[in-house]
Amino acid sequence: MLELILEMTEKQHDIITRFPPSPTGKLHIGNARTALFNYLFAKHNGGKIILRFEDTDRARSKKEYEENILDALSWLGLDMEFPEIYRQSERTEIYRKHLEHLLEKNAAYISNEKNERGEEGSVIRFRNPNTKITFTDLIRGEITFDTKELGDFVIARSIDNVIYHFAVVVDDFEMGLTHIIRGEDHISNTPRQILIQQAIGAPRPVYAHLPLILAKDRSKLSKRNGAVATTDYREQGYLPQAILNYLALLGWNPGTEQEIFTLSQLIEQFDINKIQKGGAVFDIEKLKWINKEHIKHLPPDTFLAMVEQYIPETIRNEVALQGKLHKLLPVIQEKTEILCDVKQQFDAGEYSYFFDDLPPYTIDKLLWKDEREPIKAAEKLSKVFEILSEISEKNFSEIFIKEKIWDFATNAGRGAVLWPMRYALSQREKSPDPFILSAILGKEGTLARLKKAIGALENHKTV
RNA sequence: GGCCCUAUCGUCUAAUGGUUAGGACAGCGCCCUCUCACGGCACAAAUCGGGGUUCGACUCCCCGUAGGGUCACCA
Repeated sequence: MLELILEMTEKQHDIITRFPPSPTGKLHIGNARTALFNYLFAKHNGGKIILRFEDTDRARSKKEYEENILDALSWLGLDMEFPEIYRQSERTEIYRKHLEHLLEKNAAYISNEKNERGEEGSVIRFRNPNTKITFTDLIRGEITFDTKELGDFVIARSIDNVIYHFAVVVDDFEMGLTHIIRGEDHISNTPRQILIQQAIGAPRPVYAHLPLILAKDRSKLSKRNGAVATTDYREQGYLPQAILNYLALLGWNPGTEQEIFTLSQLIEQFDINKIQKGGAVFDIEKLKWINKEHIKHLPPDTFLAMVEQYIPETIRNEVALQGKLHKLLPVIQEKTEILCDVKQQFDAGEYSYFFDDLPPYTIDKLLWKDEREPIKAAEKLSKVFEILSEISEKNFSEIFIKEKIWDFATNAGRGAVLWPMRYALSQREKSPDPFILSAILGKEGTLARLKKAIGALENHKTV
């Protein structure tokens, strides 16, 4: 018996939050953050979060946007309680019930008037008691409004067609919402919603109004000043966990110096009391850094799966090249900030030396800046060739090669040895170091290139 | 304009009456080094202004100022 009572009281205190997008556009990155904070708060407290499509504007709501929002949400890994997805367009009966009740109570009335196009019609207006409303915001403290200035606001176009404010209040009540976490832009909507709440006899949930995400010029983040659709970030090669990580840090921090978080760490450490009051500028540079950090921590296979689409088909599909690609992967992973970089790197031919045969050498480029004698460079490369020849295929690894070459290079002048070696292998002024290159190219490939470079140096006509 | 919210380095932020105002991103410089990247180490950089309260204010109060939000039969 006692247990039952305990369970019931506990049930009462179970936290329920919600994410209520209106399907009139793709999932805005700012809304993604609102979803995240609702999610984190609910999960941290063992509560649940409800997804509710606010599609009372029938003209502007589109199925495709609903799909985009769902798509973006599942990409982010924010699994709402999917069995509980609501659409306001499917809840007309419920709203009607409450509307009729208000009409009966004379808390609302039908008003005959012209609409904005000058047509005769009628709407349902709320009978405003003109009181002062004070509510406590979890983030901002007490906020007071005089509702007089609201007038008798419209709550429905007709008995079967309610307006946002009314639908929201009814839904939040019917769905048992305990906490309403939403953008700061809703602060001024709160008093009128509380008025409706009082009229239908609903308890008041706890409010928390999040600071807004701002563009670089501190204006509202919009299409003009950057990508706003969450799925745009996916297309640009951001990791969902990086987006989540960055979004969480925009307006919140755990009070420690940790900056890189997994979703479960965020859930664990989330504390709504540590949310900032002021708006936060969306800084793409920091997002990129966070993305890079998350990429670094990816297992190589996961990374490969993610960037596969950005790697030229010829390399991806040819079995002979796949082994090379696999060895090259860590090099790519280390320098990738966003996934699309990989495509750009391949397009720029940054790795072409690795998969294609090299064109004839330009002697000048093979020479180290302090060692301009082709014949001397040839001698050094010959020595390198000799050393590498003695390494078995099996031992042809970066570490082993470096160990074998290092002393010679140090004695003979590292630049004078390593630069020609590296250039001989890559034909690029910028590349990974020659030991990595050798390991990737394999013994045969490495020796062939060295030999070719030595030949070029020995037979040079012009320097 | 009315109402409401906000205000620490360029940006995200820490410090909830007592700190040389801390960290991160970006920037700059140096080191590592054959180049690039990685990494390491320095430097530069802030409490919007004015009044209070207090022995003492980034911190509390008031007034300015600035920015933002909102004022629909959109959500």
